[in-house]
Amino acid sequence: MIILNEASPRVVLCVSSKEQVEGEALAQLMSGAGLPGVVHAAGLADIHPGMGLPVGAAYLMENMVYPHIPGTDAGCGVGLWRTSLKPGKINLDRWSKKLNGLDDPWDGDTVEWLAEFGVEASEPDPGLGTIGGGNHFAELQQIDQVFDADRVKDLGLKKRDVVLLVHTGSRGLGSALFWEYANEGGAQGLPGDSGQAREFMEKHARALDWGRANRALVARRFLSCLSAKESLVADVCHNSVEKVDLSSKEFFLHRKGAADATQGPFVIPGSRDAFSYLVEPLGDQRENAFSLPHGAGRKWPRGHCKARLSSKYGKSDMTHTKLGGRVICHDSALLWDEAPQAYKDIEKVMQELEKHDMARPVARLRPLITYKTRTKNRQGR
DNA sequence: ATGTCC
Repeated sequence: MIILNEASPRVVLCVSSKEQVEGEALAQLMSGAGLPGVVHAAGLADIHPGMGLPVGAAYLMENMVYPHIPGTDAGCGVGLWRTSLKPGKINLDRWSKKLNGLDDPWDGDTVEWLAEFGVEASEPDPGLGTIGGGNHFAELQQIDQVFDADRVKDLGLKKRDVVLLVHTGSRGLGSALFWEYANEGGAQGLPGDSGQAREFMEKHARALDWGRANRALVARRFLSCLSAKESLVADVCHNSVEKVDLSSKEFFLHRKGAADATQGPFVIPGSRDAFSYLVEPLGDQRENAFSLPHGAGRKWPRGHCKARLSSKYGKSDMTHTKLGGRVICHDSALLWDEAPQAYKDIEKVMQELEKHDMARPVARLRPLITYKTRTKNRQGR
């Protein structure tokens, strides 16, 4: 743990040495910490440069709400489901062929689905139940190693279970919310006691619920393709603004690529050619602003990846991983952009968490099939 | 990140 600023605001970096973090990410963290209202800023072990502000950071604010900190995908998060797929019947090629229609609008009743998650809607929503782009995915995994058998059992899991990890968010809804506030105070921030802030927080809460509903529907649709059933194990958001009470005072906790550490066990995904970890938060989580890393962290910016990799690797190297997994991504630009090589080492993130007693591993998850999209290339790349 | 830009 590195203290970058002792107080007013307190700024901490949850790593062992500053050299692990890009200068740009550090500068962005300090810039975020300089925003009016910040009392505490924390850079997490997966911190990396983002658009203006770093990804992998949390800010505790007094009487200020900043819509642009969670960004264009408020409600984004990672959910884990146990599946009814039998460990002894794993067949990656057969299962991969069956994963169809996931990029199309769902043919069920989205209004009814949203209502189950507390979201009122009047019209069918073609985006609900779709994964989206960027770093979003649905990944079939298998429990590969158990560190705490009792905890695994408590969570309803068995040691060789096939599980499904879903990383997506609020799609067009969160994007629209971001742009609604982008031009009117989004970056300058809204006074916490203003009507604007209250209105934003209400719409934001809807985006969080929508994101949760979306991950659940992606899980349902994915497993329907495989004639399997699911049950929720954990679902934790990493882009959000949360109203919190601390020593009988109210604050707004902003998270950008920072998992909520107060919701119990959750999964920190590695890259698609690395393990993911089911972890349990430890201690009071105060120094790290009640937040934990949401992944391994990007190493290379999007758009730089193809040039760095395509001379060394072919497309089949990108779709068949060293860990033996399959990757379904018919969008060529996305296939390169989200290459495992573009990400840092999840093992280092785990080492930092254990070293600082922030979280402990409960189980290690091995990727089997990473589903991104069956839609062909985006334009302009 | 984005029913994104034709």
